[in-house]
Amino acid sequence: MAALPTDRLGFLLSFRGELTGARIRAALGVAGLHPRNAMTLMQLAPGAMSQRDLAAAMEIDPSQLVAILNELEADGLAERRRDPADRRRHIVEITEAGAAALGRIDTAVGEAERELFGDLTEAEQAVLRGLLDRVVVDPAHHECGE
Amino acid sequence: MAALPTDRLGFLLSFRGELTGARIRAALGVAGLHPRNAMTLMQLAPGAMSQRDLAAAMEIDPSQLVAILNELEADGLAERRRDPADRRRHIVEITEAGAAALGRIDTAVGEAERELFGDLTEAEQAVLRGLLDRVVVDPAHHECGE
DNA sequence: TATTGTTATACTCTATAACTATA
DNA sequence: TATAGTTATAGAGTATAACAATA
Repeated sequence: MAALPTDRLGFLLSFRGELTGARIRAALGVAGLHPRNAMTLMQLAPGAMSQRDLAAAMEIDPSQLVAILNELEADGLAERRRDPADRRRHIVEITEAGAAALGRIDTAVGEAERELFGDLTEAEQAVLRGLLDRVVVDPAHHECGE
Repeated sequence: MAALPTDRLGFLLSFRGELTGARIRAALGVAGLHPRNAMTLMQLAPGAMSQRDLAAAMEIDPSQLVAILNELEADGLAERRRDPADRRRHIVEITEAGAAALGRIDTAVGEAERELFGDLTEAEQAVLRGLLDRVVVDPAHHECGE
């Protein structure tokens, strides 16, 4: 759904955010990656971590991560290996092919951003970033929170 | 999913947009309305229209509108009546209770916006609005488009 | 034959609980 | 007994096609 009262700043931000997300997801698709798989790779970029920590970092349920990692492993982009120190744990790591995919992701997202924000100067983009950073994030009012 | 590279303006806008949308949906829920039902009422605010035109305005498939209008009618917030000029058509109209609900929606959304944008001055909110308006909307790159 | 609204179906996403293997 | 990962199941949301009534 879309197309409504953009005279409301909240709706405007919500709709433009959704549009931007859709544009980025499309770019990731062109780069050959399912959006959530790409997000997972990005999260793994800094270094290996346990499956549980990865799920926590992505703010998703550990059970949802299973299918994602199955796909990434099937595509040779990431690998799971047992933690010798605690054999219940899986250490998740990016492969060489995964690092290459990260490069393609970066290029595709950069291209999408150039299209989305091409009408703004660098200075204006910085202002937009600064204002967005000051939109209040109040966990107490999250949709699923209590 | 959330929590990722907000050093990318595209991701920042996408995530803040999603958060804002979630906050608004929560407000609509408090006002007693399912988000899509509230959106439908808002779309109907200017005046009655046919079910088909309503679906087109909301950019959803006509078949999805059926359940929404069933709920709105069950709650007494909107009414369908046959168009005498073309008995295939349904004219959809807001009821008095629906107008009252619109008032509650407006209050709830206003409250949510005060929380979300409370750290920004009126002038800054205007700047944010102006910048968001210039983010490129390119239908050719829509997720589901060809 | 084309159009309006409706129903039915399937597919994705997500949320939850139960299960296993290790600790 | 508690924890990490997995599996299974159910629910919401959405997209598509087939259908009945009317034009």
